[in-house]
Amino acid sequence: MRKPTEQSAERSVPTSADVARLAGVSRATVSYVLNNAAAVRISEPTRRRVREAAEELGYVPHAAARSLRAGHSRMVLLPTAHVPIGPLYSQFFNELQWSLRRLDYTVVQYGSLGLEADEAARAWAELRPVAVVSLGQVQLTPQGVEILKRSGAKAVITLGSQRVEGAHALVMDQGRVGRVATEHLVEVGRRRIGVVVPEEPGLEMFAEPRLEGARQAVAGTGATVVALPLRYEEDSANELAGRWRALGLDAVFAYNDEYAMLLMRALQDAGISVPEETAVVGSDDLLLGRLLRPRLSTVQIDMVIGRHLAELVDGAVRDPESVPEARDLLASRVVRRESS
Amino acid sequence: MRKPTEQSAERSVPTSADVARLAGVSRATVSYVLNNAAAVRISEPTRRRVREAAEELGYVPHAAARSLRAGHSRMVLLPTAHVPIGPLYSQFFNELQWSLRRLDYTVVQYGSLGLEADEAARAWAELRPVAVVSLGQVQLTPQGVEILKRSGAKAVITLGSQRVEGAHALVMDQGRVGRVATEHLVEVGRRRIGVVVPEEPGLEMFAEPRLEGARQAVAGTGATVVALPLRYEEDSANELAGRWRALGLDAVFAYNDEYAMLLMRALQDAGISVPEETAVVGSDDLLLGRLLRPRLSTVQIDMVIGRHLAELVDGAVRDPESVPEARDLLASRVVRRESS
DNA sequence: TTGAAAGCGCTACCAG
DNA sequence: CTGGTAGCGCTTTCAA
Repeated sequence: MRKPTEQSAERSVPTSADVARLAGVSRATVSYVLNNAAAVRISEPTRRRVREAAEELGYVPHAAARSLRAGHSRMVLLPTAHVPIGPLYSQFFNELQWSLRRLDYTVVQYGSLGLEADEAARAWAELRPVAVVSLGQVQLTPQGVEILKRSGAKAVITLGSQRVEGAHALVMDQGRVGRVATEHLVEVGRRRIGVVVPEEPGLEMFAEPRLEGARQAVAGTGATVVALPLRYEEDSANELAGRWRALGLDAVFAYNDEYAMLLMRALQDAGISVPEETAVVGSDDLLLGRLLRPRLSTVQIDMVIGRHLAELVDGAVRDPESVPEARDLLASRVVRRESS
Repeated sequence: MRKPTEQSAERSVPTSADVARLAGVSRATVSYVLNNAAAVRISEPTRRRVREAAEELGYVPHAAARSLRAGHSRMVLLPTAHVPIGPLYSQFFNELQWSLRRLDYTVVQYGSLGLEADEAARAWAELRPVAVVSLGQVQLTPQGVEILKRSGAKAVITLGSQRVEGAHALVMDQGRVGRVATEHLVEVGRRRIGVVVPEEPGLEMFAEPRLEGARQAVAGTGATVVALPLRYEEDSANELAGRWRALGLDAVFAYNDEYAMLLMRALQDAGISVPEETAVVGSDDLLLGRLLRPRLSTVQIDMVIGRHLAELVDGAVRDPESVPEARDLLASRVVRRESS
């Protein structure tokens, strides 16, 4: 029906005034029609003319102008740095975004790699988001939270394991992952337990609490924990496997399934039998771990449901006081297979 | 130095007028100082007063107001739907974002899962991005491109393998991945070649061109290609392995390393020897693939450098005509290990 | 060297 | 039922 307008030429972008002019009405009327304003009754013919004019011009409202006028936006900002790997996060992320959009928020991820904490907070604040949900990839400081709140953010929610003053903390207790894994190893009779600490940047926020959780798990049991720095490379794993017997370990919680697979292979190549000589436990319950021989024991993590979090965000936006301060969002349990 | 202002209370967000008032100057002066306006000389004492006032109030400029006034933004919008899987994308993404920020763009990922093509384009257009870089997760239509351009986007760049009218296409030739894998299999003497097509949503845009590339590779060689739908689940793989001999295949390009690992295990469990009876090739050159026995052959993909793409985006923004229309951004080559 | 004021696109109040 | 208009926060021209 639309005739191909040959004038893709650099025409300026249409505004509601253009629509009004074309439809022969005022800008106010255009606004009413396009926003389905309930408080005002516009005749059907007028509505049609307005809609047609908007369509004709390819009119799209200007979000900045709108939220400037409104005095608030419905943008939820998710800072990201290192794109988190693994299906766990992917699914969580998708769910969260989808659910927030259903609640009529605009979800925007802000790539913040390489920004310092407060610098980042300021950059986010410029966009005047109504809420910021930090997955813990970019460290937030109390000052950063203050900046965001001062700039109008109703809710600043951190999902990391570290609590930040002023922010709503929805604690994902990573420590728990390390704890249950280690408890399991102690239960099956292991005493000298290694805990892999990845050397890759961006993982400290998970790795440190997991190590700490492992330490808690052995407290009073007589078992001991040894931190094992490891890069996600064959060389690094082989090097570690090479001095394994010197370390005198009989079990290892390998951070996650991927590191576990890497390390397990290196151990086997070094002639160390799994699980007889050394038990191995990963986490995340990846499909690939089930394919190994021996099958990899793992910690299954129930990530918080995205929808649930979306509702929490919405609640916090509507009434910042309404959100419970801390809340554990990670249920973790060991799935014992053959490697432990 | 700053005394802890106890009044975190719901004070309205500070504007440049507040800063001006506190500093005892006009709003204009504030703007000059904070933007380091070169055209105007402001006395050093005044500058200090302004800066201190801004600091004191925790003033952060309002991006919407600014770009409304300026008539343009420096926002680059990256639509995302399914978070891309694998380290390949992660690294690319991070590089791109980092490089664009260095060029003074604000990079924003817009979660678009579940939005229809034109609906999505309209949503993006509301933000008036200066450029849109689509990684092909959300299908763009010519109309969508038109909407974006009309709303002021200087550059609409697609990285998918499908070309979209009106957009700058930076083709990532996924077909090539399938082609080199299949050529390799033909070279080593295989004739009946299966090509895994994942059934998971969001992967069609990679899977289809790869299958097509495989078809091209066998043309005229006497070898044949069979599409093999597969879900990323053990059951699905076992089911496929169960009818493997009936299919009469002597090789398979398994989409990527993860699917390859899954399928290879299922084949081995079904008593089909790799590579003797069936050769297996994946892609992405994951570390985990090297840990298998037999070691997994794979297609190594050199993803375009993020920095390179960032410069292309910048070029397109400055002069939309300057960008070469199509350009191949995927160099792929087979890494032969033991599974083929 | 600084200030006054216009205006970006939009919505909501108030008149007609 | 529709139109005029003020004003959101910011930058920039023009005057002082």
